[in-house]
Amino acid sequence: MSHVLIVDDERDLAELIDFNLRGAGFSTRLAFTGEAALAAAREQSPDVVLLDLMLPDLSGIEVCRHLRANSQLRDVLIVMLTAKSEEADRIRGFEVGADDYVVKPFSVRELVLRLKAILRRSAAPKESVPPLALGPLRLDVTAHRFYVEGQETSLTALEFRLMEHLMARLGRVQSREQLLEEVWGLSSSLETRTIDTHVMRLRDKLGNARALLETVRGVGYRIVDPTAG
Amino acid sequence: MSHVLIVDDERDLAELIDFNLRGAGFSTRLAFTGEAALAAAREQSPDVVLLDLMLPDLSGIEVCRHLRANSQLRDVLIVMLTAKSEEADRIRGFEVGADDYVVKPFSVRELVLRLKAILRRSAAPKESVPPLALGPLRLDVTAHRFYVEGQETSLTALEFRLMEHLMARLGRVQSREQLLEEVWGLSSSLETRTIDTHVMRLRDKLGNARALLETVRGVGYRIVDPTAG
DNA sequence: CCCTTGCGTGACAAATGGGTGACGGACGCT
DNA sequence: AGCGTCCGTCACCCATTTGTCACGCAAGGG
Repeated sequence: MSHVLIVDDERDLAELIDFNLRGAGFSTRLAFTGEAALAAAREQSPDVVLLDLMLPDLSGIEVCRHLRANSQLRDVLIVMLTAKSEEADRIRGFEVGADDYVVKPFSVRELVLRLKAILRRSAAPKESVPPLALGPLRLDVTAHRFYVEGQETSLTALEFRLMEHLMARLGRVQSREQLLEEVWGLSSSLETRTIDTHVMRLRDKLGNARALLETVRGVGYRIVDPTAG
Repeated sequence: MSHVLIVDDERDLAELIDFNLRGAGFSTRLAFTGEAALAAAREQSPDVVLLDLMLPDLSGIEVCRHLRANSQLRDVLIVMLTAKSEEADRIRGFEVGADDYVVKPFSVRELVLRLKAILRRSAAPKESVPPLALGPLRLDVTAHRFYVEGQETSLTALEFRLMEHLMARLGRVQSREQLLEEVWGLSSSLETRTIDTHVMRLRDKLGNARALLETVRGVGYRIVDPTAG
């Protein structure tokens, strides 16, 4: 998913956040000082910086300013964390360009939701996605429906993701490793055979169109283009 | 877009809001006192008044009362800004007819979202948007009424918002996170199961039409289009 | 033609997600 | 103050989903 740089000098809190964000599927990195934060940000430009206002060396506001001044990092999303609802700090936080603001104490759940919300908003405003159509197959991401030869076919959430991934990469072989990483999220190390099982289940549901989901022995799987020779 | 009159005696905050609302496409005007606010309102009747409760001369509540008493301005939307502690003020704010309130400290994003939401809500009746009708369901946003098979069914405020959100997105799956963010407002962090409970309550009230509110396991909820194949 | 390796498949247990009833706190009304 | 309503949370239970395994077939190389 997205990469989050957590900047807070209270290690306990930082690690708590870290643990929870990882659990929510983010990749993370910690920094306990402003300098370390800037270094880390330069090194692997994160998608979001979670920035505590009170830091031992630079203040969060200064860190913010530095980030905004760096052309590489200008567009990073910044979420400020502050201990109290200190009006003045908050205002300065927005002035230097924080994208959102979370007041401590906050629930981790809320923090995660805010992060996801802010990321979603900054991403493409994809209200609805045109369905992927392909020969007898049609996959409607928005409605989360799947049709084979015009007949709706129910897929589980995982099957749907797998099918979407394959259809979006029409004709290209996807290795097991790729699929594990991109469909499953790689978080849990799975037996590779798991994929085979799910491909089989998907084929069952494809019925007559099962031939479209090809095995490439020793490599992976792909959806073939029915219109191509 | 819409014209907003910002009334707050803390100039820094007022200007911060001003800056951000302009960024969000609103036209704005500032007033730092209650008198100035009333004058500005009379002069160029705004669509929304963002009204701080604590003002040097008149209180926000008095300003509100004056606005409501003026036949020209009676229908202006009023959003109160209150500090968290002033619970009692909040209540009085609604009593005199504020349309929404935002508790300080608020994130500017939240404020903008609230403004847009309230404008959308109020824009609907003027354009005489027909009620959302859908098979046996009819939801009249203007009158805030809901009918199942022609029979009026009372929904709580929250249920109404949830139903409206789902019906307005006919056929599209809405994830729990989306619902939390857009129906609940994500200002408060909620257990995810809260949504399930409310969906269940909604279904109860749908009676025979309960099947129209579908669960998409592992994904979210959607209203099905009864006219679609 | 045989052997090796990769894959398909059916079975199964564990994990997950969601429906539901109950509870209690907060709020608003009288 | 007393009462009813609304809403968030919880615990329990069930159905479905999902990961894993074992078995056997099929493909491909020698």
